[in-house]
Amino acid sequence: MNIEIIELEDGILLQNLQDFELRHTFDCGQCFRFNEDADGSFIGIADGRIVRMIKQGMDLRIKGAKRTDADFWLDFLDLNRDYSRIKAQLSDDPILKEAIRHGLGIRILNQQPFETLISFIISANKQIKQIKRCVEAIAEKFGEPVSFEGKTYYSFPDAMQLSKAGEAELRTCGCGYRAGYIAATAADLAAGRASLDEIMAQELPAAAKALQQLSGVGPKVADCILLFAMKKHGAFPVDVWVKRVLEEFYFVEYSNLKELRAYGMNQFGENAGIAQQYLFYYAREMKLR
DNA sequence: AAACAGGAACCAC
DNA sequence: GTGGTTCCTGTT
Repeated sequence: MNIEIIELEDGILLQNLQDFELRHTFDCGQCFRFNEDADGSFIGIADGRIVRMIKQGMDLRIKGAKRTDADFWLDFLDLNRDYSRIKAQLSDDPILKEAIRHGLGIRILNQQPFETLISFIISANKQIKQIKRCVEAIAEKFGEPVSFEGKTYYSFPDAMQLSKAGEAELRTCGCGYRAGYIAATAADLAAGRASLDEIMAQELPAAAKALQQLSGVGPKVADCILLFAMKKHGAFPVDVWVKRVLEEFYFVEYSNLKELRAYGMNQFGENAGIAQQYLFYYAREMKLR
């Protein structure tokens, strides 16, 4: 879509963005470290880079970003992909067409695999607000400080840094019974017994299987990592909201999670994960029960 | 007949 | 949501 990149005194400006809204993108359950301020801008940190994003019409101002970081942010926000085409394809489905109308500015982020892995292990049996609090606590305790706008923020630790944390210390971050899973998984990665780079290089089915070898990672969490950090858009995470939409609008009768996952992947194909995000956002807007 | 992989059900965390 | 255990079944 021909994005222009302009260097500003305090950041960069990305011009002429189609199919992109901050609120849609950061409020659809994929990301836990970007938060909206009173003025509608979003402040957050990814890969140790702290920024404030301000949407101005079709442009996005990223305060705090360097010119050399432009490619990183374009990729992080998945702005190089043509969502108009994807949305047009998905809109053959009337229910999806309606869902897309509600979350038309959603982008599937390309987040850091390790941070995404740990964040979604934490997500089991937790609300988004609680997950955010826990992730923040881990960053403060084990990450590196970064100052911005006169305040201090913290990067999310890498596997090596987090492997130095004990289960007990993780519990003080609010991880609860997930602390043991996180400690074990961080240790495996730090010791090289598993590699997220290698997993990411595999095809979706094999990558999903490999992720599930890690402690605390089952089918749902694996799908989230594949979709939100590994560009595997065919993954279809089934959580309670997606379950509700499928039952409410697709008349899927009582079925287990595995069947719902297969239904989604079959129904929506290679972009099932993107469809999942529109449906998730829609279900929450409709306050489905 | 005994051993075993793999899946469903159940419940603690 | 995942992990561990139990129980059950198809298979060798």
